[in-house]
Amino acid sequence: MVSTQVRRVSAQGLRSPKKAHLGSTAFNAKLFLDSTGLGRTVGRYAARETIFAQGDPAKSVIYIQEGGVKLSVVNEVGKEAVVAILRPGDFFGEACLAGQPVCMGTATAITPTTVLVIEKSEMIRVLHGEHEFSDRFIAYMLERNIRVEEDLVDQLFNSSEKRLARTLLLLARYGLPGHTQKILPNVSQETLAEMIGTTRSRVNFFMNKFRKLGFIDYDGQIRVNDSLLSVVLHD
Amino acid sequence: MVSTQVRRVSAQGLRSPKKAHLGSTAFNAKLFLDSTGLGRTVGRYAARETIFAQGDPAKSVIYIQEGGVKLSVVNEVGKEAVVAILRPGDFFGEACLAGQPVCMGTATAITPTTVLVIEKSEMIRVLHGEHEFSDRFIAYMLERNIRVEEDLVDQLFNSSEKRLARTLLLLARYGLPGHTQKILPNVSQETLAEMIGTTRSRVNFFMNKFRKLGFIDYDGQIRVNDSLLSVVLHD
DNA sequence: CCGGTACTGTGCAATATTGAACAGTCAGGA
DNA sequence: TCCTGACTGTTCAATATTGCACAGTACCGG
Repeated sequence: MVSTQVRRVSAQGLRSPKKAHLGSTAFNAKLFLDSTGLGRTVGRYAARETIFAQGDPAKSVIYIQEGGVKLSVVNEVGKEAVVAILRPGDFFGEACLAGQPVCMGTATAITPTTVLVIEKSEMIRVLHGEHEFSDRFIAYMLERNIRVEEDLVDQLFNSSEKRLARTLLLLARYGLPGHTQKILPNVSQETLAEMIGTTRSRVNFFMNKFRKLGFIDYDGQIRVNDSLLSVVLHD
Repeated sequence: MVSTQVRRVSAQGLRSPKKAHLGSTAFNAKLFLDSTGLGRTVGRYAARETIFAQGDPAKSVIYIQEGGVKLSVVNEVGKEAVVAILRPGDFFGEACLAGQPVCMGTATAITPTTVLVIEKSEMIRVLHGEHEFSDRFIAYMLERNIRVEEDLVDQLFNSSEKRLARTLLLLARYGLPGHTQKILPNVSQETLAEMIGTTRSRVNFFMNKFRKLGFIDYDGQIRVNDSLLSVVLHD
């Protein structure tokens, strides 16, 4: 009995997608948001372009239509921590809804990205007016929360080696199925280090180790083999 | 300009309470929840008693009326990580709303605790039927999310010494104002270690260091001096 | 072709952290 | 009163991690 619990936990964050009970998160929020109207604008960003910066006034929720976005926070000594990598269908900047006056982090496009910028007041209006949208948004927030809690637990428990393995697998999930899966090429070892809270040299060390063991392969693009799971699962 | 951003960030999680724009989280959810009806029951737990355990089927959202609750996750090797310490007015178990079939963690009362257990279906019904409740719940989830993200960033950036200082200050916020504030007495060094992801001996080491420096004082009850902030803020 | 801008690949000494052990305290229950 | 359980105080050697530094590569724009 204990062992089944254990198995469940050690695979945390690696479960297959499950259906949400307040509605699937894969719905198209665009339907509710992009009919022409006040308080909604489209933004386009090139790779590496900043969507908003830490300290900017927080006044809009942003919905990703296409591309990818990195959410990060910068330290007093310039060290960067990556809080999340987001993709189409994800929201960010939603903290302003809770009254957060300024952005606590920086959002950067990692590939060419199209977003919908929804002003706070408009977002609240839609949340109030559209039941279905409100449900989906709650479901989305709940899942984000679960994901961040898993990341936190991962940090509390695991060595940087395991954290790297888990992060790679998580990123690989976005790739197409197959035995060796593609992972977005725009993740540098530096960024990986910032995601798992260690140094680039450590990431480099483990990446080479994983490669030697045949768990991953890379040459600009990183390919993750399912066997990498053994690193996460092992004692 | 950079320096003001920096200051803001280094004090993350230590800001004063701010008013939420979807409504204050300090509202009394009880008003919406405890009128007699199906799907709602009251639960009472003694200190250290388990409210639900990791692996249990997840089918209710729980609202704390009185007391305090520790949310934790256990490792494959029995190591424990504390995800959150919750208090009256907080919800937990809400992940079931997103379709999570089993509890990913264990909820334990840390003091005698009274909770309202709301079945998932009932919770969804209230969320749908009561606009105000739905708003407040969204606001609550947004703030929980902000808090967990801050904890994650803290882990990514800071040494265990700083994390301990921050955690103590955060817990101290629950005490009454004054120059030396009380912190809930039921937090052992062991629990602190599980919250910041280190070992008890490390916590013990820093606690003694902080005491020698006059930042804290303890003898069963921990008293935190505002000067402890210098540990968190210092480069 | 050149310089600049990312990156990766290494190595290494200085530190920080772990894990485990053992003694001591304190409170409550039998 | 004695026991037990839940804590704190303190070591210490084995490891893991950090923070550099420097070389090498690949791509881009002028």
